[in-house]
Amino acid sequence: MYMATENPMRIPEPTLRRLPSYHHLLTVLAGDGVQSVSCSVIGRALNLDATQVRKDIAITGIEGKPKVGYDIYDLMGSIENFLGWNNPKQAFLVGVGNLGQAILGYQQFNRYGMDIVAAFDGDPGKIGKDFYGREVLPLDKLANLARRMHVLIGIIAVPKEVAQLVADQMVAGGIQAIWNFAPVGLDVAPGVIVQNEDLFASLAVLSNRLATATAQSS
Amino acid sequence: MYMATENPMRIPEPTLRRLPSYHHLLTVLAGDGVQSVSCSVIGRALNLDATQVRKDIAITGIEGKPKVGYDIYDLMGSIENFLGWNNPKQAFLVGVGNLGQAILGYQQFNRYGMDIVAAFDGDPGKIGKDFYGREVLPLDKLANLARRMHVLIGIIAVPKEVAQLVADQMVAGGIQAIWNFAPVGLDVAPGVIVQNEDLFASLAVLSNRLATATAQSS
DNA sequence: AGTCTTTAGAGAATTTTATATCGAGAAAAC
DNA sequence: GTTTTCTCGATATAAAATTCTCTAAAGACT
Repeated sequence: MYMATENPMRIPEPTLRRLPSYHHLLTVLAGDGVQSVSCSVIGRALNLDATQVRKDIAITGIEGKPKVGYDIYDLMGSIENFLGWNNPKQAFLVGVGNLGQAILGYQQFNRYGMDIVAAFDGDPGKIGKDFYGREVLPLDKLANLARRMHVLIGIIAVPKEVAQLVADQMVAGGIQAIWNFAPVGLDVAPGVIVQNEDLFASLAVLSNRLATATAQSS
Repeated sequence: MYMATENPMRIPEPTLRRLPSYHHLLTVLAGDGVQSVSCSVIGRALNLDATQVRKDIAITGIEGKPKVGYDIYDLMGSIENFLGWNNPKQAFLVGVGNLGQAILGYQQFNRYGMDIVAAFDGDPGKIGKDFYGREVLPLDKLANLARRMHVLIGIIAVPKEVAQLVADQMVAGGIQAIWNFAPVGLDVAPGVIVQNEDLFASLAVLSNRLATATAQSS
């Protein structure tokens, strides 16, 4: 088996997206007192092919036992370890409007690999206020702070009009990955990773699935 | 050419996710006074292969002219038409916390195929209040109203503890597609479409991209 | 007019991702 | 103790998505 931690092999994105859902299912099962779990069980619960589940799990480097499956805690640990949930990366969030607050309060992201260590906003009225334990700082302090604290992840939750401005600040501060919730494309220096959380894209998929489903039933 | 509107052909999901970004780019270009646009230009702007852009666009049914490309307004219209942005589907939103409010105010979804016609919440303190022009209704009216109004889309923006409950109400009301922002899997009747907006999955992808990028540069 | 460059469009080739098959091992049933 | 059943893990096949290649058409340039 190929140990995931010691090589730079490319992980299929679909696999990366599925792993958290496995983990989530496992926490539920573990809460029910389940001790071990098989790929077939996971597949059935999540409507996935068992072979696919097995391949995804194999990537995390764990070995299972025939007839039994995987020890549920070992498997959870393996996924956590593989996804880097053990040592969260620091992140800055910009924009504490509704969306920003939702992200801050969404769940303990720090248990899922990311620690939002500071929040920023351009609105003077919000500076100094406290949201979910983070004091809001003025945007113009972002670049300096990011550089001093070696923060690598920036989350953009501002209106699209100012998103590029915020992105520029982030890049100036040495941030290497931007999680962009604003519905605009960002122009950043080469090497900086931008991941767009595009609701319109999701909506397009949903609409299409609904349309084809209703078309078939009529 | 295969006219998209008159057949139930399966559209690749990646294509569906890319089309909105093309449209967005086109609005920007149109604002700059651009008259026609080629796949190469789009590809360069969005970091995509030109051939891929061309194939995506071809699915919407438009024809371009060699050397020129596509008329920018025709192309926008073609995408809008293909994605059904011309006749939005009605939707109910449940949960007007931070996330729900963010969705309500996110942008005019009704220009992108979905019209959020009502908002619901289980919290009596929120009932009757107005958010972005929608009065909040009590959750127990959802099923009846959905059935009466033939609403087919439900948006879940509640804490994960109550998400299943809300989903049940939606299914009871005849809703056929659920856009789930709660970080839980939902158990619904067969035939009901569930689209999970899984932030942890996105985060896993982002983390991995960052990790492999930093690993390579070190 | 003739040449050159750019581009759409169609199809082939490649890559990626998903599914199916098979053998071996481990527990449970008999 | 033997058989049955279930599951992992590896390999093979299939499907999906992306990229490449080629041709013809449209404009630009000489």
